[in-house]
Amino acid sequence: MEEYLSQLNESQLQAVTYSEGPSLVIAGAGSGKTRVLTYKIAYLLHQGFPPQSILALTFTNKAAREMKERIASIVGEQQARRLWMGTFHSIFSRILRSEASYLGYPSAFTIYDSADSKSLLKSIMKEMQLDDKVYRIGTVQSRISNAKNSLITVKAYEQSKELIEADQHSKMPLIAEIYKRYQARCKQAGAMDFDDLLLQTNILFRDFPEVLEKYRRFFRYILVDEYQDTNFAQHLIVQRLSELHQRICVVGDDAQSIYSFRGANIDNILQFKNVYPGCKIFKLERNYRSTQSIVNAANSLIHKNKEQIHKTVYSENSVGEKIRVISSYSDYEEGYVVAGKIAEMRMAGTHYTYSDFAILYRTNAQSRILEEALRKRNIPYKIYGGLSFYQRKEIKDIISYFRVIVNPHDEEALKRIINYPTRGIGETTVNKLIAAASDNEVSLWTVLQDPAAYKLPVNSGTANKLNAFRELLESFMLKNDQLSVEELAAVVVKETGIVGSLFQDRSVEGISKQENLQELIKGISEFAELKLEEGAESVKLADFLSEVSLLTDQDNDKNENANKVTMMTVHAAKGLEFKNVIVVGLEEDLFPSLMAKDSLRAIEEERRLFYVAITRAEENCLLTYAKSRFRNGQSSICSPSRFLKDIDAEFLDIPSVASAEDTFQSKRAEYQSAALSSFRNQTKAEDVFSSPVTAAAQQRVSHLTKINDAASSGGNVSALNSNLQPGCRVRHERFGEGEILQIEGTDANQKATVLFDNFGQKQLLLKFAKLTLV
DNA sequence: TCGATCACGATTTTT
DNA sequence: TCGTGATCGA
Repeated sequence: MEEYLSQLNESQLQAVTYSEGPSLVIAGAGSGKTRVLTYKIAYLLHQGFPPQSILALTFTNKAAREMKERIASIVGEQQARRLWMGTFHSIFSRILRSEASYLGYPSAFTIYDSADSKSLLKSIMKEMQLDDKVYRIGTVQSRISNAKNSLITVKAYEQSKELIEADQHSKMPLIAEIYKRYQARCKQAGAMDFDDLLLQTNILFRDFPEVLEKYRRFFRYILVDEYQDTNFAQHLIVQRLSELHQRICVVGDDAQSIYSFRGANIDNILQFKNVYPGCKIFKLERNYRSTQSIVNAANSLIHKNKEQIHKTVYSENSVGEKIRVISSYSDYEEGYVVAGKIAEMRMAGTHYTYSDFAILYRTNAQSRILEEALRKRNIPYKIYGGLSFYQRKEIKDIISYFRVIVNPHDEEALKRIINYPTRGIGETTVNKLIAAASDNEVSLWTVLQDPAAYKLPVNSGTANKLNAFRELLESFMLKNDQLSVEELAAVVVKETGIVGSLFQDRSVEGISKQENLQELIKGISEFAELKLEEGAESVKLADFLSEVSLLTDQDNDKNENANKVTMMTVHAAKGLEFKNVIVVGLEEDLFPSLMAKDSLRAIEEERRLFYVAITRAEENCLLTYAKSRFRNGQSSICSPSRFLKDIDAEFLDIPSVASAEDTFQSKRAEYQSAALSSFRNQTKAEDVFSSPVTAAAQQRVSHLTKINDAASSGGNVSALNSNLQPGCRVRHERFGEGEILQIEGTDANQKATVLFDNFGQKQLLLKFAKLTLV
């Protein structure tokens, strides 16, 4: 143990070895937070705490798994396995399952993901005949979610003047009613949504002191990672569990709080010392990850925020390169520049491999164009995020069968499969089923079991179809007891006819669906194998489902260490590090997001998000922005992000146009072919920039003017172009700047040969090409 | 009830 | 641009 402790610096050591009372560890970016947490757990084990008495809560499955592995390497697999370590959601769903009877839920309750709850909300709103343009589904969902995260139950919501008034003010007075029905339907379906996992845990601990008492005694030490991202529900669970013994250690960095949209409350960490009087505060301020330039640049940025715990993050690594800022004319060009930079940096005699690079963006939508650019340059990449494997249609459909087998009252799953594959049970029948079920306050499945008793108004043909469907499901349920999970899965896909219908489809998508299906079955048997290895006596379908619903894409990553460039949102990058980080799309209304515009708090969160992005970098950080970008199907003009001005200029490096030209000179041929294909997609809008980009110009918001669509003012175009001559420098919306080499032809057929800085030589018909003189 | 076609609308981040 | 939702005809 001593040997391990000697690897820690002074403040890390203090944080690790203090276990007498509550403690708060403020861990700056890259300060060895995970190391402190893992060593602290190892230390506690060494002190004699049995592993099962330690509760360690993380934010993502990935973080939990990695920490577990690191602890295992210190104290051994046997001990590490018995720790209670996982995400809030997974740990408390586990507890809820074993205590479900207290709350009137089945222990095999379903977990509704946000798509499920959205769909349920939609159907409730339809039944209430609410206009979905007034009651925007996303707004309704987040309203209810926020209420739950603040532990406001349906009753409390109805009684809250404030909330009711706010709803009336926003023309949605019936949110309380939606919430009420939603909750009732979830209960009826034996389902909890993500927020319920925390809310119901709180209800459990509030209403059943003996249960709380049991877990209080059970968990003798509690650790929480990423505490700045906890919401009120999470905070209160932790507080309740630690109230008596006060052995709690939370780790976090207020500068990295980026989840307030999900109810995370930065006050939890800011107020920690008031909630736990006598708590010790440790600050980890030495950054081991990044160069001084990066740390200093990030510091200068984050200091622009008002709300924060004071700390001085510093680095004793080398000074390193300044942060480079690169501008492009369009999002297309941004893609090529990024791809080019990666290729260049990899070739530059350095030791970099593709996996040393990460491209980070604000929104998933930005990934497409970057993906295309990397592909054209044959740069291998992997994209995180987007829709996960388990959210794909074909996978969700099959999982829905499993869900119904385990919990037939699961309304959302039942609705998905009742007519998949099509068996002649259409929307009308389903609506009748729903109506009958809610009139009698039972689940759809209950109605299905005895349609006559609930006066389901269907003709005999439909009744037969429903009956056949019910019998099919019942046969599966019977087999669930006899067969292993993977055997059952095979039976389901075969007997429902899913296999048959999927394998007829020879289209590209059809084949990919088949592959996904096989992947799923393989995943199930691997899961079963793993559980048996871990000593489980038998593996039930319910076991698989309970894990799957909390799994995300990043969790089933197979080729983790493949040599590929990583692409992900900034949110997804939290907690990770890369030698080289490229943050793209640094434009107003994108980063910071348009949504954040009118609130200081929101802007500060965006700034923290940017801080997170920069501090992922170990050696080099590159920031790019485009001056025009495709949004909503048309190109729009963008100005550079205000955040660029928030970084002290001394840490920034803005290359001149000329050096950019050198960079790409040798690669022109490739750019040419790339440019050719993007030429096909050329847009109509023409952007004109007032002045060449200089460092100074980049420091302020550039003044951009827009000229009318050239197609609708064709006459003007030739007039505009008549003074174009060889030798002129021109600018093109997509290809950026270049020099005219040659002009040939007359009038409508006039052609210009232009050598673009970043896209090589191109011939353009002046009739279409909207060129402007620089 | 189902499939195809068309129009429209919306776009932040995720356990 | 893309995907979803509504509408229509069979």
